[in-house]
Amino acid sequence: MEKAIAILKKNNYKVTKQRTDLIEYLSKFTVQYVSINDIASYMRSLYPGMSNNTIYRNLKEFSEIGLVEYQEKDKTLVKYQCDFEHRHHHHFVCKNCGKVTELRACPIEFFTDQLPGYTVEGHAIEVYGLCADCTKKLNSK
Amino acid sequence: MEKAIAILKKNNYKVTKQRTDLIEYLSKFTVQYVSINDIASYMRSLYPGMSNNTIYRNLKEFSEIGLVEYQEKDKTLVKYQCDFEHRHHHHFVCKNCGKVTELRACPIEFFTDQLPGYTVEGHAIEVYGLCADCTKKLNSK
DNA sequence: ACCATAATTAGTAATTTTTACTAATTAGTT
DNA sequence: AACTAATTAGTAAAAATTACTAATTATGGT
Repeated sequence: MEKAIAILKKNNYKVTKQRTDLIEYLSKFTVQYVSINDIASYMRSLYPGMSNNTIYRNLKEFSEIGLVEYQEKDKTLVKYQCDFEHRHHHHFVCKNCGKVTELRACPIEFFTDQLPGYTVEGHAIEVYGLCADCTKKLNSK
Repeated sequence: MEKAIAILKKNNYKVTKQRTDLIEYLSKFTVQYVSINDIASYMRSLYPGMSNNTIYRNLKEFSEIGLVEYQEKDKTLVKYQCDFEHRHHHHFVCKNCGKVTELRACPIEFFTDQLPGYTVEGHAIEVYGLCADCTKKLNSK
């Protein structure tokens, strides 16, 4: 939490009550995505008149400074960034329970080798299916 | 084109005028994405009262049978499937000119090795940046 | 501690994107 | 040619996102 605040400051964002509470709520979701809708509901339970503007803008800004990330396949879902050090990695998302498993390392060189002269600015990788628990459960039926 | 029609039939979809014209239009976009909006405009120039229903449903069905694919990062963009044989591959998308470059092969084993017991059902990979042409152009300025 | 000010937010609305539903039409089959 | 199930048009609503302005607030300097 203090770390997140520090990141806000480092990026010249003001530390408002709204942002603090938003971060606190988001920090529960390191292993699973929340919908922007749920976020809005929760935030409006604290700040009844909170505008979409505020919610969308903050999520967007948070994602830019690495506090938050959007799910690749469904941009209405968001999760807290597991590690602020920006160690680059990707995710496996379980379609059944929604659990997120971090994947180690990243095979981007696999692709950049095929792109001579190109400027590779970024990439999106997401693997999905059933986690080990759900695989076991669903197979034993 | 005949190939696409064959795929429609194989999947028990009826071959309607609307679908034929939609496929014909989409087939221009093998190397670049079109927005669903542009598709709708074009289709409505042929069928003035064509409903969203028809457009969205057909695109969704086409993507299910592999005629079409959505852009990972922006689901309002769509392109014609380059190869119907379903040879699995991924894309590089140029942010400047929109050109799509096919990437050979796929490093999914890189990840599945890290996921023992998991059921990996699919994955999304997209690399973006500037293509060689745009890199050259923008650097020479 | 106060002030100035630039950033942030609330409040309101509009726009964009997507989905829903039903009656009418149509492609494919017998 | 008739039957039937799929498809479409037409209409509407829901969901998601963006826009704009005035009011409020956090922060840095005095």
